[in-house]
Amino acid sequence: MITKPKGTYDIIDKEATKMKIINRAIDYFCEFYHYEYIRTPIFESRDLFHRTVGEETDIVTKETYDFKDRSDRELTLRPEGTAGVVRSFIENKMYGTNLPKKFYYNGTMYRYERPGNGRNREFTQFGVEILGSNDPMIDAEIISMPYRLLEELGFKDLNVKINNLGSKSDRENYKNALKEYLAPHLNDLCCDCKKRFETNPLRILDCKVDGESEILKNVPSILNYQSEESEKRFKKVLEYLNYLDVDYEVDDKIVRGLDYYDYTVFEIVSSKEVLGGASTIAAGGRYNDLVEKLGGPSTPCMGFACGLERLSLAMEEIGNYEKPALDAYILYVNEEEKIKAILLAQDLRGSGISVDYDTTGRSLKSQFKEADRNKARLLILLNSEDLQKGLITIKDNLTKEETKIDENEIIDYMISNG
RNA sequence: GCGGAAUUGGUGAAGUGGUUAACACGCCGGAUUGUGGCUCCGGUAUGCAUGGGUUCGAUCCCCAUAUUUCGCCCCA
Repeated sequence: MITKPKGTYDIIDKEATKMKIINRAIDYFCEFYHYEYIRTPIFESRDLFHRTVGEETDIVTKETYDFKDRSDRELTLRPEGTAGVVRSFIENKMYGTNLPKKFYYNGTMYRYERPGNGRNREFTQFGVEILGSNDPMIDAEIISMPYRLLEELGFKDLNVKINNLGSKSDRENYKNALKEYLAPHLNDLCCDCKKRFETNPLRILDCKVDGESEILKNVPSILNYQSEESEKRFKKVLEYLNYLDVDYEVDDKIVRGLDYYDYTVFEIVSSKEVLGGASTIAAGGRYNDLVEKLGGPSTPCMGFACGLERLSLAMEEIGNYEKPALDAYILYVNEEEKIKAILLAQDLRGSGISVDYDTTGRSLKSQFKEADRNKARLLILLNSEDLQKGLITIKDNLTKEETKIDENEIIDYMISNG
């Protein structure tokens, strides 16, 4: 038997229903927030991700799906959504249009990592990118939007953690201060942190091993190394979040894994038990230097991404997601009735009425059962004798009342009783 | 990438080194010869993840592989 590749999964049954609900909520929300839908390629040139996500990051060094096509082009399956949107922004010269551009995407991402609960190699992210505005209001909106969307989907235990990474030079100042502080304690840190000390000292902040140690508890805060301008900006973001009634918590240990972030970064976490170690449902931040780094004009941007599988997983505890009910189920026994059934079904479906019928030769009794399983509101009973007279029996599956009506009036009847 | 655990029909699962692999749900059929959802009766895994090995004999023991899962790492 051929099985699915490791880390992939099929979206079926209840899962499919939930995904449909989630996707509809996303489209609905984004429409009202006035975000444009954008779809970029699932694979891009390898360089794009290496330059955007960061040459030193784990995502790029050990998690990308890299391959060569038949013409030896170096390609990579996208591990995240921002790079493609930024590339498209520059390539299509959208910086020449009315800014800001507000985009949302929703698609599969690929990371070669150890699969587990809420972690897959092929997974789905929905995200928003706003390109061309440095207004702190954008930061607040990028945080409040997923927050409200998640609330709408039933989450009541959300926690927003927010931090300010500041400008490049702010971060350089902080990095130096951090290294200065950590240097005498270097031997007390875990192996990974010793490596990070040189490669990416900021990441030491959210290390799980050393996180609880005294050394890290007294570490200097990045918030104390911000320029006046950066600090002012961050205060403004928080102020707007207050107005928007978003429940947040400033956490100076939040550092994101992608290199392109600066200024505001945030994570939205849920404490749902089913999530286990995958409690971060949405996360994002500002990336004011990325467009320029990729060859476009300097353009301040902000975005977030939200993992749909994790969202779906957490929704398990929130509500009951059943297949939508069927408007009508047609029951028939012989060939003459069957032909009538398929014609009738076609007409009703064309009139916006959801209809189904048996195609496995089930007994009449089983057809009744099948109708119940599908939660059909109306049963259409085809009977050769009645058909000769142009009549069709309709039975209300709730009241059990039966009505015989003229077959020409059935669509009107269904519409007025549906 | 490292360490632990798991893997029995459509589903939830019992079980044992030795003839026909419990039970429940579901599904199909019948009682009810074209009006059901209750009840009763019957059917429903030639197979216990895959490949090797040990054995007279393995679903059960051993090894490998795959997948899932938990923790680490990382992240959505």
